[in-house]
Amino acid sequence: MTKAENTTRQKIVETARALFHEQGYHATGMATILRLAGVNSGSLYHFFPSKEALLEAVLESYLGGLGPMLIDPVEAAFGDPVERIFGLLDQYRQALLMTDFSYGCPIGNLALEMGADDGDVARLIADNFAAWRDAIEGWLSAAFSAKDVDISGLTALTLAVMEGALMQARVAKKIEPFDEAVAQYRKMLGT
Amino acid sequence: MTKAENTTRQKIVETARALFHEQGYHATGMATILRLAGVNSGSLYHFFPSKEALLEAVLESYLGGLGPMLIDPVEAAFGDPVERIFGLLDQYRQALLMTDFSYGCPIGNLALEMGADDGDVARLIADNFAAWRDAIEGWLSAAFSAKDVDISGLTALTLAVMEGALMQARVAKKIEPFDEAVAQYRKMLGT
DNA sequence: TATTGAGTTGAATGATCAATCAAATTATTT
DNA sequence: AAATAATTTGATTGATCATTCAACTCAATA
Repeated sequence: MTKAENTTRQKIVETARALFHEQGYHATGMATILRLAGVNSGSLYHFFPSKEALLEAVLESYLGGLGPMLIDPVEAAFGDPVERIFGLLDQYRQALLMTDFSYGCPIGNLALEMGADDGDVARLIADNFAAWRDAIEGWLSAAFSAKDVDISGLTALTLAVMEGALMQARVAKKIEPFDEAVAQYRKMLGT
Repeated sequence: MTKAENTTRQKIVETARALFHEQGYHATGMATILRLAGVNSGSLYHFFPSKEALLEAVLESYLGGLGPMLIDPVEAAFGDPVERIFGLLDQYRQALLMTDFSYGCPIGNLALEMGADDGDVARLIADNFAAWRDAIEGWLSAAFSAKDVDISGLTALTLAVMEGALMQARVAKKIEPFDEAVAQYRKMLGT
């Protein structure tokens, strides 16, 4: 499935993904998506019945891109599972610095903005989180399965550090909270 | 300052606070605020020049309420500084369970939804986070200042666990990720 | 080449958005 | 009681919202 996608559809999803990430879902108007994608409204609604359906496509593209875009590169760069976790954290760190602290986790942003939601969107956000969980849990298992460690709990804590550290740095517009939280997390893993 | 506030103004701020929390800022229309507050638009705009100004008032009310509504009760209930932290976490836990996992941190929600923002709103969100930081840092200092601990880093990690654990439980619609993350955090504090 | 259907055009729709304002009312001060 | 100020009324505004649709183009197939 999802082989050699239509180019107009792709353009729409990628434009929407960028705008939803930068501005949020509600703050992004269809007119802006259409203008930046260089597409007419009829074309968009030929592929997507609604704005919400477009958001669902964006969330599916995040889900599909998680492996090839994030997990795989990190696994290629680092052999040690623990280093892989910090490699992922460093990706966030770089994104924060490069965007002057405007970068946020796309899934985390949508999760909190769409918190009220209860339909396909909520399910897709949960699916995305679950995929992240699985990747991190796999690494932690590889590193600590022999020892007496609660892998599931450590995974939850790891995700919490990622999202929470990112949020703090973004709000404070400085990298220190992120670095400090990660340093503490690293120390904890060491013991 | 802020002595014996006008009742109409209060009603508006409290209604807006509830709606912004439940639905988010952009998803909440002024018409809904007006209807639920039982107030006419002219009255609202007599007190607040814009929707954004109303959000600023809401954020100021969060800032003012942090001590009396959250910190003080927890400090009254628990003497031990570490227990106070877990008392605060338990407040979140109860809120999650009572709302069927729809409860989110009001400040965290707004922080991620308004991430693009760069004006007074962003400053007020940062002020709120700073106030939370100060409270937690005070407790951690009382507990660990003697020992060789990075209090600032531990504070950042604590906040990250709060926000990150809440986010995960909300998305997964189950308490386990929250409990697991907190359990790991507790174990870490013990060592 | 005729037919079919996927894709595109872009103006138009009604709903909802935040915000306005002159007039009326109520509260405060003189 | 008169004058002034603060607050409230609520219809109305223009902008923007997501969405629709009939007409059109173009590529694939028969």
